[in-house]
Amino acid sequence: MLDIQLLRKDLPAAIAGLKRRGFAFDEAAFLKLEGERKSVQSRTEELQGKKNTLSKQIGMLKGKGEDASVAMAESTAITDELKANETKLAEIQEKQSAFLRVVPNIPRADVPDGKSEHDNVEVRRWGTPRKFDFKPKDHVDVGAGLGGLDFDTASKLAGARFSVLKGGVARLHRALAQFMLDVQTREHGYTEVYVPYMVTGECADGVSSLAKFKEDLFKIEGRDLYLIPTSEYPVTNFVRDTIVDAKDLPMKFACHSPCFRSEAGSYGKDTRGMIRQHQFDKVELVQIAHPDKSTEAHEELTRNAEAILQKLELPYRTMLLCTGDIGFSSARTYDLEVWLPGQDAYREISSCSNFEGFQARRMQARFKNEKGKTEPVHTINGSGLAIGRTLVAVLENGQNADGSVTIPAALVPYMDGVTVIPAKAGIQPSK
RNA sequence: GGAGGGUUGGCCGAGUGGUUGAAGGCACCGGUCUUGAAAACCGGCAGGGCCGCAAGGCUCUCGUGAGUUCGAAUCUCACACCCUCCGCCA
Repeated sequence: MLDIQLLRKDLPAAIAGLKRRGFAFDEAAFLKLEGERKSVQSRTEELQGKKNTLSKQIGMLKGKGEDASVAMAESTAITDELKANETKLAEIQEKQSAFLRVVPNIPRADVPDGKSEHDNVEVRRWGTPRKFDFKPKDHVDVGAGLGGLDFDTASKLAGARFSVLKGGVARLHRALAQFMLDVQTREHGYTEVYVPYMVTGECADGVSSLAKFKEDLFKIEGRDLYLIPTSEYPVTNFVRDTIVDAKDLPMKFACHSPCFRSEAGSYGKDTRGMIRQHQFDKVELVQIAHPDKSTEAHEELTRNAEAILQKLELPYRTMLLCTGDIGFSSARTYDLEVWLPGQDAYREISSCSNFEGFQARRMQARFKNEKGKTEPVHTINGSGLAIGRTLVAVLENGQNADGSVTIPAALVPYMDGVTVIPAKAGIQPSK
């Protein structure tokens, strides 16, 4: 949620900022609500004050055993008007809150203008895509060749956009999760956490807009619970409704969890393979930071995610998302894109965002600043990394002419010393 | 599934329908004392909203929502969550 003070103080600037990301802020509606709110609120509080004064008087009079009927009559007289005003005020505040909660964050000034992903800016690139002396296959064929990727069984079990992993590939999947968690906790100072894979609607609305994006989530029937689309949902909500000690900042958490996404609206997109699934695993990095340190924290977290790609020797590039491609809650986002030889393209494998105070205001997550005042914390998160896509990258980048896959050295200890997953005899790649 | 207990400020915990946003303690901050620290003592210290340049003022909030009342942390009802015991299951 945007800071309403900002809207009151400098509405044109906020509108201009939102316009950069293609959001048309309804200024007239906002001003109308604000005007109504002001007058109704002040009248309500005036009446409440009157009532309080009278009640105190009555208390005093009764305490002394005197007659209080005049004050009591006076108090009764304003009851109806008070109630009417209180009801009206609650309605207005409800409307205002609903209005504000679907307004996205304002991109920071240093976010490049743009309409779509094509306008994102490459800020750095690491590694050189390998030259193959044969035509590299995509992960679906590589996985089939290993006898380790089975989409037919998956669809029998749960339909499209699921996968079944077997043998060395399943093991590789597990190894990746362990490896990522170990790097983030041992080398980068994150605390490992395990969390519920469902959260309440309130928590979901704390990190994003439930009203806007609930079609993207799987909901538990008959209950106010949603399967998490990323562990950002539970982990960021650790600090919801709390005032954290400034000296406990930054808080750094790493969480391995499955992620569930309905992928509504992406029909026909990435239908082949395990690039876009209803269920995938991810190691998520979350930082709760002091506002003065959040830019730094965002850079650090992005580097922490990049470290995984480097250790796995996977070429990637870091993109600064443009205003048109940035997520609802984000003020600034880097995407990491890994090189996939099977697609001959860089594909997103991590998204690292600084939400500044946007989520914190939705969640009421605060700390006491130097002046002793409460202030929203800043929240930062990013994938470190998406495990399914990392698996895809390892299979495609590590494939050999004979159909086997070479395991990156950093992963070998996690594979019980296995350096190569051999091709399974007799299994033919799909056409 | 059955029975019972609970939900109060950063934390613990008291609370009679009436000047209670709420005793007391802990934690925290400031001060006195001390060579320094500790202890002791003194003082400060909830959050949200609104108005105000500020100082400050007003208002709301004792799980949530409704109700009774001139007035509710306190009474009534509904709901949520937590805990204990029994049963069942991993």
